[in-house]
Amino acid sequence: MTAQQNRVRSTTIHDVAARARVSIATVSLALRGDPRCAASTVTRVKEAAIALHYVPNHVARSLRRSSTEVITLVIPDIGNPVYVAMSKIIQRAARDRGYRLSLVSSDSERGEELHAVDGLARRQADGLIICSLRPDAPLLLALETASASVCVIGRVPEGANVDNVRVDSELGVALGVAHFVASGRTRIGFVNGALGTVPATARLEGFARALEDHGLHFRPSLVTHDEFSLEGGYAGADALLERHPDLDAIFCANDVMAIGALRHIRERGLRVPEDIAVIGMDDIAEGRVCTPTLTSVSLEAERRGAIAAQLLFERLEHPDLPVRRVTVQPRLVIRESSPEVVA
Amino acid sequence: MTAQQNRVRSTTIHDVAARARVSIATVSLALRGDPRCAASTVTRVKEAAIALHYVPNHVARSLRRSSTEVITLVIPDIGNPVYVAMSKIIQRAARDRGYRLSLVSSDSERGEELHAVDGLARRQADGLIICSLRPDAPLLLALETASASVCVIGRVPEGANVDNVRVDSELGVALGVAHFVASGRTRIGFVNGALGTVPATARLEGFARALEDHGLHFRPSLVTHDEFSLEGGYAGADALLERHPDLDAIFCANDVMAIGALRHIRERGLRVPEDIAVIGMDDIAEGRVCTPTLTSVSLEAERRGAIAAQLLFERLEHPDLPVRRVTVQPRLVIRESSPEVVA
DNA sequence: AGGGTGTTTTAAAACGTTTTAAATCTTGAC
DNA sequence: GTCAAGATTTAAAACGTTTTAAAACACCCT
Repeated sequence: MTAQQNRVRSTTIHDVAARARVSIATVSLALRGDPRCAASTVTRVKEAAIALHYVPNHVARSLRRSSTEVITLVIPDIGNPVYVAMSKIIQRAARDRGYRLSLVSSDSERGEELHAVDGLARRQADGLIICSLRPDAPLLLALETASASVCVIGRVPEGANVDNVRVDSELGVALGVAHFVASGRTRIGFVNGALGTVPATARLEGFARALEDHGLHFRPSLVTHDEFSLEGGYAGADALLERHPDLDAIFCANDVMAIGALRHIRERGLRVPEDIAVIGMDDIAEGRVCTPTLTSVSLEAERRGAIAAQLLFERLEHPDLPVRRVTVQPRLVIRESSPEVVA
Repeated sequence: MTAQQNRVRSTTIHDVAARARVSIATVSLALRGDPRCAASTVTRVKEAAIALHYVPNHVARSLRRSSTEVITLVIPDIGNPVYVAMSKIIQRAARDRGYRLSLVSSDSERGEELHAVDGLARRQADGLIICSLRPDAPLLLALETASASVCVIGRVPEGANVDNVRVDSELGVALGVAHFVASGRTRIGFVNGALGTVPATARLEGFARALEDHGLHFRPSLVTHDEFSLEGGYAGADALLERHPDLDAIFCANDVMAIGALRHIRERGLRVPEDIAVIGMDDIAEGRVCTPTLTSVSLEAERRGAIAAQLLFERLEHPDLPVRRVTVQPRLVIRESSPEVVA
């Protein structure tokens, strides 16, 4: 059982050139199948490369070409299945175009996000897709002045100078509330995500407006704010039901929170959907298998991911394109936690 | 709304040198706080760097130093919370040492795994931690002859020439079976993972032996094999209960499968744990909040991740260390799906 | 033999750093 | 003033590629 291979000067293009009795320029051309290279030399060079186990140094190539063929994706929380689904789509899109994906879970740490943006200036990646819960001024400034292509998933202020794909989440909340009302529920609470995040703000706005639209009175006490997590949903439902034990419906700002809320409701001895109907947002796979299965407003995460990738690669090819903004429509998926039947 | 910033030659160390009226060597030294540099020049250089928004080109630095300060982590499935937990630990360990983590979800595609290993030869990363379900001969060969530090999480053949951290999963299965038996269950089935994977093989081995140890008869029909996924667990439980409707306990090869199995059992109209007790493996967070909460054999994923990082960084510093192997002990966590009470 | 035309090959520059060894400055002692 | 010893700065090489412009070669035609 010996030690692993020693750190030894690895074989370079020069070694291959020497063995094939040819210049390094020729090796470079031959290995990349340049048509200017004679067929006979190509095979000779390739043989030499194989014999020497030559692998091109990607760092050197990146330096020379000033392109890394890597793109970075920053998501808020790798523990949330909706971002995992989004990542998978983007990873595939990247691979199809010959790029590698570098995935960063910011866990809502500002530093991580900014560091990823700096990565562009450091030339560690050719482009960046970022999904941030709090795209505040410093981050936006960094994104707008970034030295390479950027695409933001999620809402950015009007006039922000970056490509952007967003979803009409106010409408999403409205779909859910309308469904509650249609099935006879009118005492509706809202378990919202962390105060101060952009999605939570939009969803709250949508919730208040949706209530009013149905002639229901909106009060702040109908809303709780907590982390966009299982625990956050659990705690939010608890707080809400302490204040309003008579609720017959709860809307949650995402599915992960909704699953936490389901759990709390059950622990309280209440039944879903008989006593309380529940709707989440994101339509994650887990919602299709929890008990009861979860009604959810799909925010089309995969589609947003695919579009973001599309926008990013277009900009990579044409850096001078005007800034673009795409908005996706949400979609209600009804399952057991909020049946259609009118009570 | 104008186009994003044009691709323009970015500012380099030469620009800073010119502005600070000093050589590029001095800039390099000054910015990295080399003590040979006079304090006055350091401030002058730093001012110039800030004024010009200078950011060092990490690719050039990597080329020169032949070290990227990146490590790669390959996991089988980013959709499985246990690997997410593992990733987070390793990401933190990397960051604490000034390294970035490049996360790859192989989704059990051989190509992805090999490509990550090649990344070492291409000098895209300084080290690699890989968690593979099928560490077969070509992959192992690639790992053993890799041109940089490697650590494998999971079992590798005896005598394999790589650092390795593993868990005694046979013992893990035995803990679960013993618990079933102690609470009076003897008709025990096994929902196993994909046939041909190393973990599934080890767990099957452990299951058969554990049954025999308790005087129970092992038959192949007591076992189903399917993907290590929610759907796999669902289908596995279905197949198992078709064959043996009288089972009073099911052991699942991981928690994600166990949650799928729970769902199937419930859909069959059976109660957990009254009719059938269930145990999973991995002790993921979801198991603490599903219904019923899930008894599980913890395989100490976080700890294995931390140890793997430790081993990797040690080898990064001392490439000539002998090969090391660490084995972690599993631990049974009892929850609602298999109560202690004797029936 | 000379010249033109393609086809292949190559020398050399470039990418942006770090590092080494040497050059240049200071300073204080004589 | 000169010198030695530190302290500071710098020129140049190196890292391993790609790319450009020019050189070399081969071939055919007068």
